[in-house]
Amino acid sequence: MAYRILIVDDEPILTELLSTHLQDHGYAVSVANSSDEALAKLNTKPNLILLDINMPGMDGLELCKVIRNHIVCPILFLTARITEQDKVNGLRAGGDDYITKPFGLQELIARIEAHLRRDERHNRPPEVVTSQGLIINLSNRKVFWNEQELSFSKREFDIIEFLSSNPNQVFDKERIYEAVWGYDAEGDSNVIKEHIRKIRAKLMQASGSEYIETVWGMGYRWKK
Amino acid sequence: MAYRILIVDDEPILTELLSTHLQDHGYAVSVANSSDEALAKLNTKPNLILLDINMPGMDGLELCKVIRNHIVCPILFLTARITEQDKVNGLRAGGDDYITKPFGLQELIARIEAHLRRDERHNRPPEVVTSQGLIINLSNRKVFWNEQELSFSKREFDIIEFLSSNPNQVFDKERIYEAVWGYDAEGDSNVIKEHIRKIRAKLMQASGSEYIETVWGMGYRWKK
DNA sequence: TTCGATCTTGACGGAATTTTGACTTTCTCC
DNA sequence: GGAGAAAGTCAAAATTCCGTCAAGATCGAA
Repeated sequence: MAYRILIVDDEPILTELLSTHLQDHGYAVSVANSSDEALAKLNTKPNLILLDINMPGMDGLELCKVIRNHIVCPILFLTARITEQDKVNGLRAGGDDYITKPFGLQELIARIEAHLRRDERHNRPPEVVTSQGLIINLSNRKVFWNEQELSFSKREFDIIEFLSSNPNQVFDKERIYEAVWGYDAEGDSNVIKEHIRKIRAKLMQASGSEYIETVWGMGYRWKK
Repeated sequence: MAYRILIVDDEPILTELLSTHLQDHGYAVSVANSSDEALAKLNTKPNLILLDINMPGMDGLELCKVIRNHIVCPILFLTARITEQDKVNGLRAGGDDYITKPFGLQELIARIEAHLRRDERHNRPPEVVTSQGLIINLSNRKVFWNEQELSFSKREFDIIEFLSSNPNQVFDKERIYEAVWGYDAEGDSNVIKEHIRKIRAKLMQASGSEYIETVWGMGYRWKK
C-alpha cells in the first residue's frame, strides 16, 4: 500500500510541483495550503508530513506541536531559514528533519524514504489482522481461513490491507484509490468495483461469509 | 575472529595513526577517506565504525543516516565540535557515542571495547541459518545440503544471506538491491532476476525443492 | 597481460494481473 | 412504479511483471 504524505505549504506552485513529483514516486499525496486545512486533513492518517515553517496564521512550528498531540509520524520541515536557533526550535517543536529551500527533489525523496523506513522499524503497525476466523498477515502478505491459505493479487491484497486495517469505517472509492494506488482516480473508478468483486468471491468461496459491505452511495466497509 | 573496525575520516595522517594503533590491539581495520569510499566498504560488514563528522561532500551525520539503513553496528563519532546541538544531531542521525578530538588512544580503545561488548550481548546475529535440510553458514559463507557443499558466488551468497535471514518476509527488488549492493538500483533491476535464477537452479539441482518464492508484483520471499 | 569466472545488460515471450467498456442489476427518491 | 444514479458482472484488451537466454563488461587470479 502506498505511503500517504501530507504537504503543508501556503505556496500553491510549490505544493503542486511537490505533489506531482511525489506521486510519480508512488506516494499518495494530500495537500493543505494552510494550517487549518492541514489539521482537517490529519484524518487521512498520513505516514509522513512535509511542513513549511513560514506560513501566515499559525506557523509551522506551532502547527507541528499541535499535530504531535494527534498523530505519530515523521514531520519534515521545509524552510528557507537555516540558523542554528531555528533547528533547535524545530526539534523542540517535535520535527524530525530539516530540508532547506531550495532543495533537490532527489534529496527530498531520499530523506522521505529514510524516515519512512526508520519509522517502520520503530513504530511497527500491527502485523496481523484477524476477523471472524480470517487471519490477515500484513508483514508476509498472506491470508488464511483457518488452515487454508487464500491467494490474492497485489492490488487485491492492498485493498484488503487498507480496509481491514480500518474496520467498520466507510471509505469511498476515491479514498480507496488514493490509499492503494497512491493518487486520485481520474475518471471511472470501475477498477475498484472489479477488484472488490474478486476479493469477495474468494473470501466467500473459502469462508462462506461477507467481509466487505457496500454502503450505498458512500463506499465500502470492512465488517468486523 | 578479529573484530572489524571501519575508520572514516578525510585526514590521512589521523587514519593512519588510528589504523596502526587499532591493529596493534588486534582489530581488523579498514580505512575510508571519503563518504563514498565508506559506503563502498560497508560490505566488509564492520563490527564498529569510527566516523568523522567534518568531511567534504556528504558529511558524517548524513553518512551515518545512510549507513543505518544498511547495517546495524555501533557508530562512534569523532569530532572537534562539542555543542549540545551537535550531540542532538549526531544521536538523531543514529550515532551511538561521541569522542571529541583531541582524544587519548587509551580512551578510544576503552570506548570501542565497551561498545563491542554491548553490541555482542544485545545484538548477535545468528551465524547459521537452517532451512529444510539446508545449512547456511553465515560466518564462513558456506552452504551445505546434507553432506554436499554447494558453491555460490559472492552476489549469490549475499542474496541468500539476506533473504534467508529474514524468512517469510517479502522484499521487492529495490529493497534487495539496497541490502546487497548497498545503494539504490538505478534503472532496470534485471540483475536480481538473473541471480535469483542462478540460485534457484543450484538449490533445485541439489535439493529438489524451491526455497525462494516469487510474490507476483511484490518481490521474493525465502520459504521456511 | 591473459584467461576464466562472475556480474551485468538488453531483449523477448509468456504468464498473471490490471484495466476497460458494455451491460445488467439494485437501490433511492420522487 | 419509474427514472436515474450507483453498484455489480462479465469477457476481452492492455499492461505489467517475471523467467530465460545470449552476449558484453568487469573483476580477479595466475
